[in-house]
Amino acid sequence: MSESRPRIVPEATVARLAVYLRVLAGLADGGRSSVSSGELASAAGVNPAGLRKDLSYLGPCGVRGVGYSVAGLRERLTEVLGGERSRPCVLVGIGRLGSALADYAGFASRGFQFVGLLDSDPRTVGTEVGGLPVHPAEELEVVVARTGATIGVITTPAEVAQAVCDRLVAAGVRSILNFAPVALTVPAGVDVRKVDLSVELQVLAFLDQQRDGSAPVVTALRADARESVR
Amino acid sequence: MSESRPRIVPEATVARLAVYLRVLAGLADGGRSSVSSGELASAAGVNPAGLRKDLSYLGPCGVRGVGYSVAGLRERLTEVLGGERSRPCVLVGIGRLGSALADYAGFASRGFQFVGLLDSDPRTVGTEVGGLPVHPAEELEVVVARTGATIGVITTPAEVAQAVCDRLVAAGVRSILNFAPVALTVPAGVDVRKVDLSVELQVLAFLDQQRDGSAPVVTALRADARESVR
DNA sequence: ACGTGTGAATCTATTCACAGCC
DNA sequence: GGCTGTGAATAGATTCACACGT
Repeated sequence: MSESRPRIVPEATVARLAVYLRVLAGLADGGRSSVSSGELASAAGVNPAGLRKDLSYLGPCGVRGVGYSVAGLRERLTEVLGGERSRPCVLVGIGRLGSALADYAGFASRGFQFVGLLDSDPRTVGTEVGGLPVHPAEELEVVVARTGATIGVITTPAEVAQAVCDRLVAAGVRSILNFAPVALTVPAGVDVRKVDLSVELQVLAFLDQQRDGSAPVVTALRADARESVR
Repeated sequence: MSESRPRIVPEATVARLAVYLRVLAGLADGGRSSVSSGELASAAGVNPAGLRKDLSYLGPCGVRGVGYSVAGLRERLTEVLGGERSRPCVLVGIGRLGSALADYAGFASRGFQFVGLLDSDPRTVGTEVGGLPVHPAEELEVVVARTGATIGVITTPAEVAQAVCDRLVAAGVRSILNFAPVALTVPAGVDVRKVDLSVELQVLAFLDQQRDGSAPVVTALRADARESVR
């Protein structure tokens, strides 16, 4: 049961709402009861005006001349991001990166929850990571069916990523987060999001090189994934 | 010594150039000598016209009516992204995520190279990850000085990330990739890029929720980190 | 007076469509 | 004929500036 009028929230805003939620949790722990956009923005590493616009997509949730109620805003963001319940999520490929992600399930950030871990290495299968047992890769379909997972995370080697993806989709998963360095092909209606850690480093290396004096090519350096510099 | 005229390359383009480079490496291994923008684009998961525009920032590098030379384009991209040499890079926090990244150094994608690993856990110090020994955190300044690293990657817990960042900056690091879920404060002239894995999952969960029928808030679903759906 | 909420302006990025060359 | 290279058009995100409520 959500009340306020349904507006359109840009994807870039959704990502920042998750950050605001985390900052608010910290403020609440510190006993704070209200915040201004300026303070919240600086803690989140964004521009205050941008933060206010982000929040405005959820309808008015602050008090003019005063600021935002920490508890109230936190509740509103949780409602919007998490929905009523966390969405069940399976993770395929429990290597180092997969394990790191599984641990994130511990402080289960709102919105998702790992309900199944899968791996093809017999030495990993049967162990526990982040409080969950690792199942053999063959059981992928069974685990997805049993848990009703609609989200899948792929942290396998690149060679098997497409095959895993196909099986996830066939099993009913509709949203995929892909950490393998390949472009996945999926049928329409399935949403794939990609994170490429090595590319992040290469971009940073490129920008670093640019400033080192002898820059062969010049970049437009824009505030993209860049944080506040004060 | 780089020849062609220096243009301005948008950051979003730089990220994709790294992807093209990886795809080209695969094509070269497969014995291919030329590719069309359409084929390359589909393998990279982007729009063909966008790919051509990306490449156009480097000056003409294809042959009209024919396509791109795999070897030639690969060389050009390597030159632009990697500069002449890979940039030295230290990694602080050798937990699961840090180890996963250190392994990436193995197939050292062009542009960067890990030259120092640091951790504060005595059980981790002294071990080897990805072929490199892990040094105690106290030696951070020494390692940065000795290796001449200008890039630092932070994969520590959030609580210590700002302190590590301050030490990196003081030691001379000018570009930082931050995986800790906090907004880092740095002096002007230092570039911080942030990757927040938990936020990626929360965004995916939100989008997934949107399509599940009862959507409390509607999103503008745009082609951002989304891959090709064919 | 203070700080939110938001239209307008700006800047960036993506997509289209076609001219130009092989 | 086919495919690159690119200006023009479109869409998206960020920032500004100020009106509005308390």
